[in-house]
Amino acid sequence: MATRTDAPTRREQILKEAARLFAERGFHGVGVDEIGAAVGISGPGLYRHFAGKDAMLAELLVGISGQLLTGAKRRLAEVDGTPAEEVLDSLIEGHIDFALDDRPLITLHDRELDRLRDSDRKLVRQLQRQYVELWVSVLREVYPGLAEPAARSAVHSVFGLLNSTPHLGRAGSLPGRGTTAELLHRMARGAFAAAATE
Amino acid sequence: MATRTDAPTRREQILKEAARLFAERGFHGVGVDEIGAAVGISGPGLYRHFAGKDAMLAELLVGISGQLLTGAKRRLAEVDGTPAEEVLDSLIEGHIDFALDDRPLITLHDRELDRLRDSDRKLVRQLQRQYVELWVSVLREVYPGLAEPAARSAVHSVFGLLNSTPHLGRAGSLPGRGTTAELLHRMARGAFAAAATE
DNA sequence: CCTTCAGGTTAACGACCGCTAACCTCCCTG
DNA sequence: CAGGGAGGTTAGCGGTCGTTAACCTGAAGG
Repeated sequence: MATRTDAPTRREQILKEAARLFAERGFHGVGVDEIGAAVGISGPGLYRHFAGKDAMLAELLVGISGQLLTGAKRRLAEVDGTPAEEVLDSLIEGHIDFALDDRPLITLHDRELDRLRDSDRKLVRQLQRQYVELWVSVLREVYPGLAEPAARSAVHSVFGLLNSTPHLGRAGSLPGRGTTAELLHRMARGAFAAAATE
Repeated sequence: MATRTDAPTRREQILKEAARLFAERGFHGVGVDEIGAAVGISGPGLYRHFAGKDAMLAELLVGISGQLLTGAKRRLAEVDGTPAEEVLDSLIEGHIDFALDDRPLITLHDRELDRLRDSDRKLVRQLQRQYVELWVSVLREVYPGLAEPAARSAVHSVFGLLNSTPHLGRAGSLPGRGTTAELLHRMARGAFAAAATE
């Protein structure tokens, strides 16, 4: 799979802008006219690309959950055989990359889930659950003494920690992406270690 | 100040239900008729108690920020003179209590801020900033080596961790409030300690 | 050169929503 | 026992929003 140098398709433009707007003002707070204007076309023109506003949100959320899950699975396969600690580090690193690179998406991910149709919501929930369970099993390899309910809670809490990136000062005030990523990584590891300390 | 045993006023009922509904479906996703129905009156009856839907959200968000800040200040005064580590523990405990007892409010707190009028939003932001700075100064007493920008990032991230309670299984699946509180507390301390480890 | 079709446009419809107006009904109080 | 305000009610207005309908246009293809 080559890194894409193509110009983004119109669909992709729309999804990107819609994600940004949804994250900024909430799903119900954004009108289709605004989404259209953000990509240079006007309101109803969007319906040549999507069945409706709901469909855009659904595609975004399913995409996010799927991307997180398949990314994690890929990492798991890549580091197969290495110590569990390194696997956990790889998972953390992947999640941080996502949280830092796609802040609007990370925001949507745990905010607008309830606006989906039942079937889409079930799908997203299932993907999210698989992602969590994957973390839980790796975590319990690293800390065998950690009970499963506690491990699950710990994973959710660390997601909360890592997903806090949108709250870390807008753009310029951050101490640089690499520094922030390292800080988050250390804190996640520290939180997990503390969770495992009876 | 006696613990209140009075029946809640109508205003308080409304605010509580509005908070729950806003947290569930977002500010724009809830109609005034639903809020009214949730307290047994119908739609426009709310306007005897609030100037409008916006006013409810504003009162909720200002209330949350104020409550967090004054609670933290009170705790700081109570444990005055004790080691900084204990002060930090007290802050963490207070935040956890709030996050576990008022999950809808904690959700609103960092989700619907942008729906406020400019003046209200500025007020809430100011209260939030004071709260953060209070944590930052205590944290830097405990870990003098921690630079201020890193400390601020660490505080925001730990808020993300502690505010993850709404994502920890609905009601029955949790291992009990006390256990969860202890787990969160340990993880927060672990995350801070790791943040301070160069 | 004519056709077709992808990808736009504007107009407009129907539903919904926040809010106001007008009215009603207790209950407290002088 | 009058009366007045607190706290409801329903009807309805004005605006917004998602969506559809009808139409246009430029470029590709036989």
